[in-house]
Amino acid sequence: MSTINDVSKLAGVSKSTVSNVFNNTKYVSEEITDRVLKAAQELNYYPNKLATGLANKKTYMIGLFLENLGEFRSMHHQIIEGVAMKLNEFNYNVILYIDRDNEKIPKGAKLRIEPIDGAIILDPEIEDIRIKDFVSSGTPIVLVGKAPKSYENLSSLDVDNIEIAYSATKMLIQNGHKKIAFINSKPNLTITSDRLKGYIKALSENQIDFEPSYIYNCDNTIIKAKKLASSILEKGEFSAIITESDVVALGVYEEAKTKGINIPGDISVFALGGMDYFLTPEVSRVVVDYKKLGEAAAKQITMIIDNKQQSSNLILNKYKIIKTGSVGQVSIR
Amino acid sequence: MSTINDVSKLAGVSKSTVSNVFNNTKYVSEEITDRVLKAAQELNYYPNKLATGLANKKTYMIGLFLENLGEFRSMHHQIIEGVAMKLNEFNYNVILYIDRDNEKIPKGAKLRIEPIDGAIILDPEIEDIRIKDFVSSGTPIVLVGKAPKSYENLSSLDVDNIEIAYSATKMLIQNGHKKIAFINSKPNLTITSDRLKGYIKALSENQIDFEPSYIYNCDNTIIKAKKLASSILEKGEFSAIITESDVVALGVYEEAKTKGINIPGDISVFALGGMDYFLTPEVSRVVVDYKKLGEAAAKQITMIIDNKQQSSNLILNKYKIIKTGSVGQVSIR
DNA sequence: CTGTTAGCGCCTTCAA
DNA sequence: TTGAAGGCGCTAACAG
Repeated sequence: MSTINDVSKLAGVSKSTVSNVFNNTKYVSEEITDRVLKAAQELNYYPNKLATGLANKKTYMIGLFLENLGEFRSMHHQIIEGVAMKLNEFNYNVILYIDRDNEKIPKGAKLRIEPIDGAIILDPEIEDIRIKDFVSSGTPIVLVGKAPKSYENLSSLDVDNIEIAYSATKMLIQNGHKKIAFINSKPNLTITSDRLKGYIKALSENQIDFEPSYIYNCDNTIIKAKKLASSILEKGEFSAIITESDVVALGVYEEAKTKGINIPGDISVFALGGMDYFLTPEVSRVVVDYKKLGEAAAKQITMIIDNKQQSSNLILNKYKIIKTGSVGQVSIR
Repeated sequence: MSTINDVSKLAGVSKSTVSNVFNNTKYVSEEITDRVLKAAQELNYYPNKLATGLANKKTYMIGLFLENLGEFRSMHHQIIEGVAMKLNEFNYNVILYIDRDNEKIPKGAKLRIEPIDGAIILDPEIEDIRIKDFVSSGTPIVLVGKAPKSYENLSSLDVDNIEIAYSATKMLIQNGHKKIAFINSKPNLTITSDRLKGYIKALSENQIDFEPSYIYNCDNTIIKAKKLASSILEKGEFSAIITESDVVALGVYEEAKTKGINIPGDISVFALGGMDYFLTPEVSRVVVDYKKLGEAAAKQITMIIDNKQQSSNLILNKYKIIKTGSVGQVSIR
């Protein structure tokens, strides 16, 4: 590993000149520039980022913090991908911190973390230690996912779940459906109540009464989904079902098959998430571009760092409603 | 941000004493230790890793390099997860470098890379610039995936594709299958020839002649898969098909349905990869634990860094053959 | 057992 | 336009 000193000696100039050449920070005559560059090449020299960071108090490193991988794995992965690629583009490095099962940043905590220029935190929690630390140290933060009220002043980024549920419901209504069962996600999650809001909004906009008994909650396992689907299908009063995910939709499909109920002939199905392309008929669904969300987060944090932007709460609408053979038209009679 | 100096002043001791307290590097009396700790707490002090790294020439940062996400997305994601979690456990940080579409580490190249203690490189290529750079700078490397011959001296880690294909084929043979079509991956890939080796090994071990015309190659798209499946199924001479992935299996399923061919009644199907759980009947397949592979890579690189281990070429056998309803028994008559 | 000193590699005034 | 000196925050001899 050669240093700036080696280069300056070989080139017969001073350290600062070498520095200036590499950073374009002051004019250096062409001749000397050449000499420096040649020397650098010969020595395979490149600036040590650590030392630079120390001197500049800027590290070009961003921490990406996540935990509880597993439940929403695919979503997280897409976000990681988006963040990393975008940040690399901006010449920032991404340091990945994945906390195992709820341990959060453990005991050693801060001891482990590099001085980073900024942090992107996924699915922040109320009373999040990580956030507290960064706030107190003045590190810029961007929150991705439902941000707790207590952190409303911080920059955040999320998908518009109200809008998504609204669009899905509306699409069904436009196809003539009025009695729409909704297997929503687990209660008490922000996402769950947001989805419900969207569902209700679409109904009321179309003068359809909201019937609370049409709402179910499911934990995103096939077993629970099948159980719910069974009782919903037995009632026989619905023309469509919205499910919280493709996994739940699968449960509905299987129960329907068992009961000889035809999709979409007897009932239409829409999944609020997932990336399934295996069900037959292919299930209608919403596809959210989480990679884009990650990219937006990356951009956001760099803007804040560069003071080009104040903190803000963005709601992204990067999604697509995909209507396939699982949704039929209800004949009007 | 308070520094070691602030702490030493407040505690009324010298810098080195503070350093010693934080690193357990020399005995410090309990009284002074207490004073230092208290002062540190009051100032919310913690060591600046950058400075430490500069002084120690050890950064506790590992670079994880990948590219061409997309084709094998899920596999990559699992590896990332395994690497990050394991490395975090060992108190190393992971810096993620994702190169967009084949650009590799671009122009700025090394300028962008922090001084890292080691590198984990996924799917290295022949003449890989990244590897060259790290070798020349003496940075420890672990290769994950099929390592080019030119880098045989480096540490590497891979899944045993020969073994996997062998096990799958053997399982089919044990179920009475003898005429087994094999839709392999793209030719000229190491993985493709390895899988073929495993297939052949299982056949010859069971005194079944290898018939080259049973072998097909597919590029892992549904369209191509369907085309191949169509001609394979029309021949009607096979009792089983091995596919390179679940996507290809899906193609086979769909063609079979179209043609009124029953799985597993008329033909059995086995997928050499994928994580599908949607096909009906569920497809028999091999599940590789790529997260474990990532964890192993993480462990490997730390061992090399700590000089606890020389470079080595590991073949992991973390996989499971899952036999489901898509494979039937061939009656002996 | 504790403090002093000299770097680690780089950047940045400030003079020349 | 170029160079010398000091400092970023920390560690590691070496004294005391």
